[in-house]
Amino acid sequence: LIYDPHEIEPRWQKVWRARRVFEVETTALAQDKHYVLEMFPYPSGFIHMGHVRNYSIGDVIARHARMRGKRVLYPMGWDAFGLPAENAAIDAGVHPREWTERNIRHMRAQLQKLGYSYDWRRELATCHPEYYRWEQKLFVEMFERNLAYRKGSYVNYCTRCRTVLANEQVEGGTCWRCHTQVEQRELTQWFFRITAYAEELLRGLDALEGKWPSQVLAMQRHWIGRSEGAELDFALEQPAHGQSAISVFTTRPDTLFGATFMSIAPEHPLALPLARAGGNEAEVAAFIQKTLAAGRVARTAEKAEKEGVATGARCVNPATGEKIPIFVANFVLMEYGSGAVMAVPAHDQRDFEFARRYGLPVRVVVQPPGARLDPATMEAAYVDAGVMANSGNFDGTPSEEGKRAVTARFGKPVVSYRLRDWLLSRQRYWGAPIPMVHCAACGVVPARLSDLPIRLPDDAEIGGEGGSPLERHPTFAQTACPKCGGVARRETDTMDTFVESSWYFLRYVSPRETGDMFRRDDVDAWMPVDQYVGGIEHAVMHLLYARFFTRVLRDLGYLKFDEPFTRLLAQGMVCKETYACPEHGWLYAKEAASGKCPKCGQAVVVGAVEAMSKSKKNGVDPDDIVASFGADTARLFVLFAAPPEKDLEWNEAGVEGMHRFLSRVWRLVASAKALGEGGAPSPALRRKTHKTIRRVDEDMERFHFNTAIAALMELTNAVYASLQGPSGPAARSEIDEAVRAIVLLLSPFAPHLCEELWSHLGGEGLVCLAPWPKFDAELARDERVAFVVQVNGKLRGRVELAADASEADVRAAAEADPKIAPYVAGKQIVKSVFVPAKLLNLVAR
RNA sequence: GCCGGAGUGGCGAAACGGUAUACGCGGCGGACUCAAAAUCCGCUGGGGGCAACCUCGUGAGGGUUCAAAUCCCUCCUCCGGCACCA
Repeated sequence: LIYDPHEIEPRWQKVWRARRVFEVETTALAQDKHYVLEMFPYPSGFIHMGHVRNYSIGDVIARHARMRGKRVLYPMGWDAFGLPAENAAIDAGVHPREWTERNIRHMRAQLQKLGYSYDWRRELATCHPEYYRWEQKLFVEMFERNLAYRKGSYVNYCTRCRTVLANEQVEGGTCWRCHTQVEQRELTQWFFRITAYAEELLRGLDALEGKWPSQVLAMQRHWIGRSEGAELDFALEQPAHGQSAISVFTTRPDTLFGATFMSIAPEHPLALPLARAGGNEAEVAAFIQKTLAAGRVARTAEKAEKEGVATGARCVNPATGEKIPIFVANFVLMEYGSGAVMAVPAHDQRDFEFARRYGLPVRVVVQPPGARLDPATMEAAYVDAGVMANSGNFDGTPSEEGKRAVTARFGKPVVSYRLRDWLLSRQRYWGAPIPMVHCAACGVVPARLSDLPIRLPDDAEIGGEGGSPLERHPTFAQTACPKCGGVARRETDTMDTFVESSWYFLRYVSPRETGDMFRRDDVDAWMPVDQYVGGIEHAVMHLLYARFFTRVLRDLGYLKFDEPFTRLLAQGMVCKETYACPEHGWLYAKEAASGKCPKCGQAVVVGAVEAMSKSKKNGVDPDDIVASFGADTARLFVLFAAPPEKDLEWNEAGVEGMHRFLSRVWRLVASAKALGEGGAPSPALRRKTHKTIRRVDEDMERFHFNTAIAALMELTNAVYASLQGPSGPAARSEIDEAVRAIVLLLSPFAPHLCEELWSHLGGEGLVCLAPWPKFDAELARDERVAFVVQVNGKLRGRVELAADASEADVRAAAEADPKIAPYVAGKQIVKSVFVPAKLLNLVAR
């Protein structure tokens, strides 16, 4: 009988489902709970290998925890709002709801074929009003707490997606979805006040040290971007725009005496008024227009020239009393600090370049230790610490100390963050409506809670020009003001889809609750998530937003904890070699198989190993792998080929190897069953069995699934060897013990095969609920050990002795060993280092 | 430029300061077979030697240590993130 996954797998999937083995309920005592969660997928149409890897890792963790006696919450759902659905409507004329639901049906079937142990009763889709109504309620509560607000500002705009974007969704100046260059537009939009939590979100990262990947922590720290500095006011020579001073933020107050001019952002509200007062309005206006038109990307590109125009106005350096010119400069950003910087060319590279270009004075006010800088000959700004000079009373003060002293004398200490508020409104259809009403008399008013959900109408006209689909809808916006009852207009923007993913992990604990976002006792019992698994691409998007929402919900009284995800595992990408034709671009592996481009016959070029993607045509369809090898092989391969956090290179031969291994296990069980009673006792096999259990335990603890599988391969090889020893097979009981251990330990990785083999072995119940095996330390212990003997740190031989042999025993054996003896003969042993049951190092002189 | 990570056989990779290369892939050889596939067994870092064995070897160079792939310093290369953030 041959291993046939196609017969085995659907059969056991049916059994699991019928016996409801993966369904869990909330119980009062939660100490054995384990909440395992994977980042839920966007229902794009098909599962890809990245999903298979992500969910195979999660499933191993969930199944292992279950066998260890934990009550495991392991849910799955759909991040169902988003632009691709809307684009499908435009391209193919399907309604986004229909497109999304069709995709969910297909992808759910794909996941079920892979045998993941989800509690499917908890499945949710964020596009359902039963889901997003709670998000709308939360939005209203955040509005009432001033955590959601509307403001006009320059915002990121993607012309292709025809909507605004949050800063986190701009990657290298391009849209995170379509990678179109992002424009800056001045628009009034909705924001979440995530900056109110900047300090807490930053400090919270310390507690995640060692539990989250250091890379994610570093990325979030950098994204929040805390800088300590000073706020300093520079009085204006002539008041402008009702202001008598310009405020700047600096991290180098110690260089204040060297500020020889000021630079302000083109968007700065004082830019034009100052130019008017300074008599250079026309030139400044033209410069502002040109700079804004160029766009933020061009303006802030790496090699962009620093450019500016003098306003003609001046302000007073508070330290020197000098009147210094005010420039509008392209490199100054309105969003950071106060949009104005004191320019210290001697000690800031940007100011230095600007000063050299426009012939502005350079004054050295910090001298490096043991050197004297001359402004005339400097080729770059000196940005490091030193001793203050040309700074009046402060001369001779170390610059670090000077920071505090100058701040105290001329300004006040200020902490600035790079993090900006989360722009969450979107001018698109397929999202949750923002539950707000615009009333001519009352202003912006939240919808009544009793009116929620504000349903997304099905009959909007998607696509077309001008404004969002909801804005063009004939009736959606028509409403009465919840406050005064007068005629009012609904907000027609929808929410960023990252809003849905910021709390879905909370909804899983009570997915059918109709009275609130979730039940408090469910949340108290299950949250926080014990193990989160997902891609690193969400390091500063989803993972930061979810931490923010958790704190908001805590402050609104819903939750009692700060961090949603106790541990995070960020899995690497699934990659594969690419192929291309010099003329026709990327080719599928099948097209490239002949070595010639099917279109033009030119030789195929083999490219780098890159993440699987549609555009590079190097994807492998999980359906194909399941169809040819079965789900267990697919799962085992993605777990074995690399440790989870590293990128994995797809290798067809490696997949076959995994299938070969599973077949080997299959045949091993058949051979073991066919074995007669009796046989020669083999303590070595027992030892190997118990050692393997111990090794797999350690590997599971650290998520080293690749080495856990390797250990099981070794044990499998050892059982094969013990079946055909020179003195006949080992004792049946010992072989049985080893084989049962293999089936149990392998079951989280290859659950279908192991379920089948477990039943063949007459195992009790289902293997997925069987107790995880325990090793016997006594049986795992080696009786005799080959001690490594080193002389002066070099391996010179091995001596086999009892494992508990003393240092003196090993040394005596070593000195008597013909291979080792010559290295110590005639020398004095000045030191001897002994590691019990392992090694002896003799230092001979 | 700054931050994070990684450089180990032909390839994917292993080794919580202690036998470098486990396990898998590929390759070579053998058994089984009329033959092939499948399967099973063995070998497989470089150099030297008939051999036992010797010697070199974890990106480069230094250091700490009885002992370094592992810890420290300097540098090189690659990957990821951020990037005119004052």
